[in-house]
Parts: sequence; structure tokens; C-alpha cells
Amino acid sequence: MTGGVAVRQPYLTVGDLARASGVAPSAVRFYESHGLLTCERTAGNQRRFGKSDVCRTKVIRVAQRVGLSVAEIKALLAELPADPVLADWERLTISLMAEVNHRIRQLRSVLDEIASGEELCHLPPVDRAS
Amino acid sequence: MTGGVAVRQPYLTVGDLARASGVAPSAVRFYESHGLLTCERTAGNQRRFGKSDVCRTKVIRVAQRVGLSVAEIKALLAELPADPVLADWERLTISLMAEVNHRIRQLRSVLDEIASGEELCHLPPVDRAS
DNA sequence: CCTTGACTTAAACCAATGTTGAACTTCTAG
DNA sequence: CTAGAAGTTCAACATTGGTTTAAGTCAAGG
Repeated sequence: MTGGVAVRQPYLTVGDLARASGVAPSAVRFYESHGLLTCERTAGNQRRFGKSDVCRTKVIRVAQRVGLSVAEIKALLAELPADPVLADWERLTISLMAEVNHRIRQLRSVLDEIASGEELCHLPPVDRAS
Repeated sequence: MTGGVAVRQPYLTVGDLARASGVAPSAVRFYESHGLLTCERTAGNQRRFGKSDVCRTKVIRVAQRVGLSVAEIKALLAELPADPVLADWERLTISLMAEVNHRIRQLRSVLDEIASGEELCHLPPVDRAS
């Protein structure tokens, strides 16, 4: 019979994950210490990440470009199970996109506020296009 | 004959400006120390701001909501003369609006990147609307 | 077995954007 | 003239998002 013990998915060291996702090892440790990433430990106390953490980390960077704080990203990633399947990633990207759209709408409302002129400097309104 | 010496426009103390523009006095001092605002000094070394600094300060806060750093706002305000006329304010708001539109475009490109799925997590693309 | 590179933690440091406090001065109204 | 409100400077603190460094441990190849 083929073995009974759970097959380990490919485990990554801090450096592996950092290289694979394009961040510094110190950033990986920072994210883990702030709960954005989780990992197991070897007998010698070294971190071992799963393969999906490469995607997680890439999502973290994109979310930061959108303007989310580490706390907000943590909340966002809380939706994502430890071993995500395709549908989980899809739900995550949809949440993230909703957030981006929200930020875009906010910027548009600032734009309207500026364009209306009045509130800021008693100016006559201006065409708000680029 | 009507007087020869320049008539002083209404001068504002730190507290006056803070109240009028809705920021803390410490923030006013911070902006002045970083060159976003300029002021004269009384014989006793106290700051006196012009009336237009109320608008300047409001612009600073709006620019911050847009995501500009203090350094960027300083650059933006460098366009604005010490005693701005309407056209100066208009040019400023147009610059600021261009900046907002730029940030909106950036967010839209992040949105496309997320929606395309591929690069982030090898996902199939997703409808990128809200 | 031993060397070497990668890992560990903790703490210090950085830049940005202010706030807070101490100690002192100035301004203004009565 | 004098009390009290509001101003001054300087330095320390707070928060965010990490990086750097020190001192020491682990893992893997020869």
C-alpha cells in the first residue's frame, strides 16, 4: 500500500520565499511576525513556508501598492484558509478589487471636491477631467 | 493724502490659522518648519500668517488625502506666489486635479493587474468591475 | 567532522508626519 | 501693571513599515 503519513508540500525557507516572491527576507519575517504569513518550524526553530505563501506574499505587495496598511491586509488575508484552493484565491482577488474600486471612488470624490472649488478657496468650479 | 505705507492684510496667529483651516496648531508649525507655509514674525518672534494661508492649509490637507507627501505638496505649492490671485489658485487646483487623475489611473492599472490573475496566483482572469 | 552559508532573536535604526511636554516669553485685557 | 492665555523652541515620544546589526545556531556538502 502507498504510504500513510501526509505528504509534505514543498517547504520553503525564508530565503526561498523571499526570492520567489520578490521581497527581502527581513520583510518576510516582518510579515510573519505580524500575522500576514504563517509557517511551521523545524526542530532547529527555522521557519518553513508552504508554496501558497508565495502567492500570499505577492498579494501583500499588491495590496500595499493599493494603499492598504499591514493591519488591513491582515484582515483581508484572514479570509484565506491555510491551504487555499482556486476559489479561495478568486474570492480574495475579488475582495481586493472591491477595495481598489472603493479607493478609486474616494479619489473621484476628492476630485469633485477640488473641482467644485468653493469649499477650498472660494473659487469658481473647474472642469474636473484630466 | 491717503497713507503711503503698505496696508497689512489681516494677520493671523498660529492659533487663528489652525482654527480657520481645521488643523492643530502643532501641524501649522510643522508645515511652516517644512516650508509649506511661510510667515512673518512679530518683534516678539511670534508667527503671523496671511489670510491666503487658510486656503493654502486647506489645500495641504486635501493633497494629503490624495496621498501626496509633504515633500510633494511643498513642490506643488512652490507654484503658488506669496500673495496669490484667483488665476494662481486655479492653476494650483488644476495641477492637483491632474495629480489625482494620475493616481486614479495608477489604481486602475493595479486593478487590471489583479483582474488578469495570472501574474499574481496563476488564476484565470476575472471581471474587473466593482 | 567541520566549514560555510543561511537561519534565529532582539534591539537599534530609518523616514515620514506629526503630537506632547517642559521651560520660558509675549501679548492683551482689566 | 499684572494675570493668564497663547506664543516660542527644543527634545522626546508615537506609529508605520520595514532594514540593519550583533551574537549566536542550524543545515548541508565535502
